[in-house]
Amino acid sequence: MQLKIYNTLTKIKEDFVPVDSNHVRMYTCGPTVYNYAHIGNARPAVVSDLLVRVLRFLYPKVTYVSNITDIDDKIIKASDETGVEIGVITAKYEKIYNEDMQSLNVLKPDKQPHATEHIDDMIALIKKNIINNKAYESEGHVLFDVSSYPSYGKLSKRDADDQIAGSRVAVASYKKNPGDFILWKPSSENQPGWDSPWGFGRPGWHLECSAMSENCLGIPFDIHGGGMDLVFPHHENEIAQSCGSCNEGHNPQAYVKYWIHNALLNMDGEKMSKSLGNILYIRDLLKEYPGEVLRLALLSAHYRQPLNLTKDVLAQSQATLNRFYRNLNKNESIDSCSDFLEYLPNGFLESICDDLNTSKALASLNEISKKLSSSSSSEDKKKFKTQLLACGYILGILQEEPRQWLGISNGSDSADSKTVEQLVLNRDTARKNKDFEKADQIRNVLLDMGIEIEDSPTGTVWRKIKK
RNA sequence: GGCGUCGUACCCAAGUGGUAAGGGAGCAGUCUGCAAAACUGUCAUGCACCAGUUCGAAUCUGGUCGACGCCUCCA
Repeated sequence: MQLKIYNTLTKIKEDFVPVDSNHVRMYTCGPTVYNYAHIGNARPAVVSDLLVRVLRFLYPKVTYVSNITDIDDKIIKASDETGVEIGVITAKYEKIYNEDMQSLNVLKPDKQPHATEHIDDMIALIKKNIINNKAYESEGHVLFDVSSYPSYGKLSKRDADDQIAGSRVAVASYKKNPGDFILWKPSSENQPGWDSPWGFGRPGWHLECSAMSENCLGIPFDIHGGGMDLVFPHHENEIAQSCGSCNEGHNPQAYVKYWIHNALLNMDGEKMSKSLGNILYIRDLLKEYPGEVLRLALLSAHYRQPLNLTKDVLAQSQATLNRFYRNLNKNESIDSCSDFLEYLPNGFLESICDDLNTSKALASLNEISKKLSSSSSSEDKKKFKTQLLACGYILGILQEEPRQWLGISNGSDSADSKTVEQLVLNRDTARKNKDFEKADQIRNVLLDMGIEIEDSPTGTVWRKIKK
């Protein structure tokens, strides 16, 4: 199956043709670790994770790299404000980020490099840019000279000159051109820094991704991902400095072949941002919803469409997953095939290979789920259950034990369970005696305890529900 | 000022030239003591509006209106 992805660089949906079809290489910008991860941070991670799962299905070897940025002015600021050491802050929030991603079923990247471990690579990258006349030193800073790179602006479709008129930034005195950006800047005594040919200082904020992606993957590599807001200036600058380091003036694909960018998350139609104070942290959402619900909500719209994250959307995702899990639970006794990925149905694959059309893929899941519940032969049931689990795996959902997801008792012998079991038995007795008033009364008691019951031909099952 | 995205039913959301996927909610029904679940049926002669191109337009072109993003830290 041919994977197609929309390439921000060319502005069209393209057939994905890897540089080396025996080894696909991908990089996605990871977090700057100075605060809790919010749900917006999760979108690129989830989308990249989905793409990686698809690539792993299609190609023999995939290396996926996503970084941790642990040196940055935002972190310095957070440290100044709280008095907490930088290393303590970054270690804390990196751990939290990874835990949160795990709860969203995001598989860990093959490599998760830290910016502070690649300062040497960054210095080497700057040196190459200076040698190639792409960068210059000025007042202790090293800047990239955008006028030296003819393809500057190709990714974001921007012309530097056109932007100056409306620019809201004062041009620093040490810049030759207003669009020049910092590769290295001086640090004061009490700021973090490293010795370099240009004095004690620290890297500019685009450099780490160029250095780490090249170090971990080599260039050119196949896919670079991130949020739409990174297209300019972050990714534009990455291309400039990486191409500058190998003295490639015209072809941005000397660095990366395909650029993919996810649209941003909205809250009530407005972007999620600190200044608007409408940030939803993953930590907080996880108190109310399983991570899988958050993941499905993020995948319910196409990744290049803005997504308005509302209670409604989350409730719908919850309902969808409940329905699938109930269906799986009903067919618990049916074994699925262990090599389940071999059973991915074509319709699903086509949708997902069409620039990750998750909405359409979800329609396939519904179809399969329907077939599973309506088929009568165990052979068919096995086939459709396997398909459902296989599609679920690619999407990163449906891998939990259905009974556990639904909160159905396993006959565990906790005191609580015993009470419930006894009440259920009492109700069944009442029902047999046609004492429906008593039966309903017991049901209400159970409901107050947060227990929902379902009568079925094979007996009554109960499960814990959220109050 | 420059660049760009979007507007599809009550809600979410695919579809980008061949006559509107899917899900949720609602309604009707089957089943059930009831409930829940499941299943079946129903739910946009129309895709912001206007004009044009075409045998044919949600889809292409031009315009209008509306919402939003980037150019400044951001995923």
